[in-house]
Amino acid sequence: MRIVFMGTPEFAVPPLTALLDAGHEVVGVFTQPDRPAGRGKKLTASPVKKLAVERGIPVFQPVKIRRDGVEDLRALAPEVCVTAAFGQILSQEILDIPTLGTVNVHASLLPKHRGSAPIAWAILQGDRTVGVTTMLTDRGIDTGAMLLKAETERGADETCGELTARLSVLGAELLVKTLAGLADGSVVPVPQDEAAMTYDPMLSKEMGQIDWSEPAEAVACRILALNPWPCCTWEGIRLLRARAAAVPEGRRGRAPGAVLTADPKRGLVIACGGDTAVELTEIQAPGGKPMRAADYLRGHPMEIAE
RNA sequence: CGCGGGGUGGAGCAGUUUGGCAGCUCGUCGGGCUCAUAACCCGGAGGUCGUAGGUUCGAGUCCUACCCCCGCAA
Repeated sequence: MRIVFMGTPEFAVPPLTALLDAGHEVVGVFTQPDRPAGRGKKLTASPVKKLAVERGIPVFQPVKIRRDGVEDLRALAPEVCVTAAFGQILSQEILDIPTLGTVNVHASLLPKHRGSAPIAWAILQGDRTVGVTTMLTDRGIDTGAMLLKAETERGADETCGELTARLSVLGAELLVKTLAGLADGSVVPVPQDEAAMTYDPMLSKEMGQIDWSEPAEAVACRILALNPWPCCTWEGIRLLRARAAAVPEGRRGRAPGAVLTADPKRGLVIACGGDTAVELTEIQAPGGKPMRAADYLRGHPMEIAE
């Protein structure tokens, strides 16, 4: 099919790659403008742009596609537009251009977790089964009719970043199946059940504030969900990975937030609500690389609560 | 030239202010103790202190340049 792809971050790279590998004719790529990023604040191209340039596909980077990208898109005359974490809202005028419609790859099992951070929210809320959905884009945010879904079990201590990478690949496979199904009529749009829908807001730094009086399971999910961004912090340390753990022998009844054990052998275990405990397994000290908590403790002895 | 933190045996760190024997917590190897252990005791191996140059009787430490890693900005 003659396709125009719209996407920006790493999540969108496998889907675009899959389209190309499947032999589709990707005639243009829309992605967010280069932005100052990283150390030195150098102007940096999005992962999708890098891939497009590498494959020799024309790249378009309108600041606002519905204002200054319409004519470029119309000129490309796509049969289908495919979006994956593009980061811009499409207007009806844009949606009317591709003759067969616009297909979006959304990283949740719709109608749950509409919004821009579905994976983080799924982890945050402790969903055990997660997945991706392909859908026809309409005027609302992630409200269009669903096409296909793929599910997977969330790893017990899988971070949002890791899960995103997995779902991205899953979504890429699903996208190719979806387009094939649309072409031969085997895939039909199914409206979302509005009564079951949830819409999740963007992530914010404030969400990194841990409430230790929550159950260990919830604390661990928060830490996993917010990695790699914005991350939970504690005593100035970024918390990268954690899991609910047994309260160490003889250490019951401590106040939430109390350090129960802190040595390389037994790990860094913190008291949570309801006399549960969470083990912080991977952390990152200021200025340092991510490391296992046990390694950190070798060089940074920590007082434990009495 | 956007701002800041860092690079020291295999891991994580101290030591740099004020130049003077390479240190700590572990790991590892060998031996011992114990019914047993994430326990304890004894002994050993292992380091171009990011790179290059400079100052000095002497540089991990002071000076100059460069390389690499990390955070801030979403």
